[in-house]
Amino acid sequence: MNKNDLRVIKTKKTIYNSLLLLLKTKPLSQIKVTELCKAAEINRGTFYFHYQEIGDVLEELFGEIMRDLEDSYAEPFKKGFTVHKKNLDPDMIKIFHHVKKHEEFYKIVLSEDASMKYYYMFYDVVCRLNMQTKYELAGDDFLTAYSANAMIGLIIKWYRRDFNDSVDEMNHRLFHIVQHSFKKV
Amino acid sequence: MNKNDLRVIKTKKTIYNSLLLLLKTKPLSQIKVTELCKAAEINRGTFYFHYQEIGDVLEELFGEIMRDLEDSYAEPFKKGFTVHKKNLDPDMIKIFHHVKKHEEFYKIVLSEDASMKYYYMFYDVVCRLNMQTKYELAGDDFLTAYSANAMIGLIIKWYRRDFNDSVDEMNHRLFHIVQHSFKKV
DNA sequence: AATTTTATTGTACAAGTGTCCAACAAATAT
DNA sequence: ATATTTGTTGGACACTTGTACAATAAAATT
Repeated sequence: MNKNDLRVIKTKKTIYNSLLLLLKTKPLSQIKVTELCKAAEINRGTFYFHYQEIGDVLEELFGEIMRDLEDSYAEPFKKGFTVHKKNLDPDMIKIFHHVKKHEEFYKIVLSEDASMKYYYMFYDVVCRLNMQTKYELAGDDFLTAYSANAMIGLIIKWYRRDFNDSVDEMNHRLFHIVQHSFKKV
Repeated sequence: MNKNDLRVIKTKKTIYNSLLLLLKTKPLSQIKVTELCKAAEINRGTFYFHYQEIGDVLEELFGEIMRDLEDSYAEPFKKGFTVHKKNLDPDMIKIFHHVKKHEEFYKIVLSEDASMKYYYMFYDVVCRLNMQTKYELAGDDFLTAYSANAMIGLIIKWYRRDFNDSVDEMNHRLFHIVQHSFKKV
């Protein structure tokens, strides 16, 4: 299977689009392969030529999102977004921006009926970025896991409030928490 | 459906046993209803009379585990386990004990192909226990989410090392992390 | 002990799954 | 332009799914 073949590109594109459309109407677990193929106007055999199950399509799509997250850390911090409060960590702010930008995706991937697979994809990227960014984590796998998942804990809470909080509010919450944990010794 | 009916009790028991047996041979996602029913020697219709899908059985079982976790916090700390290092939080130690005790279960529930449903069950209990135990979290949902998920981050790391660390080691790691975060201001 | 209630069974059905293969069509390579 | 490669199609297959219903057996109730 050559992913540069025009036929493959076209087929995958229509699968992506159709899946995203279906996901607006029902949860991932309720979408049938037959249904997706009918929507995408492709043969069922073609689907199985590329994927094993519908989750694999989402995995591919979410992989793109993960790449976007890593890219956002590679770039210098966007000038458009100014950090109002001093001591706010611009590295942490990036992730809130990213999640808000892909809100619809995270609603799918963090839903109760999603697979842990996507959580681990996210978790692994956050771990890696944290490790690269914060020198004090270097080498300590457990400390990295601890702090990365703490961050995701905030995002889970955010998700459960349907992302009804601005990026700025999330930033300040994080700032408050970090301050808080330092204050009480 | 009367859960006290002897027939129901017996049926569910054999379903539990058969599922746990099958889970030793293959991941949850690969177990078919037909297969489980054949193993449990019950009619497929009987299964659907009690559950919608195989995941519901695991949810019921994991619910028991969650009750055990909550119970372990209700009890006074077991005398058999002595806290060697001073400043080690006995409340935190309880959770490591609990996870180690139900190691096989957590291996299933934290696996890549498991559903986020179980993660949230765990997350919710850890949040609640944290909130009840640590007065400084009271009221602050985000701080609770942050610290509960951080804890789970450690457990995920532990899981990924196949739980090849003693409860004591995990305790000391947590102690080290908390110290660490206080040190650098 | 007799009666009522209800969980379980067996069967049937439409629909979805996962796989296979020959025929086709649309891409790439010569 | 022609030849070759290969992704796509449609049909077929055994199997699983989810649901429905009447008959049965094993509980609970009186």
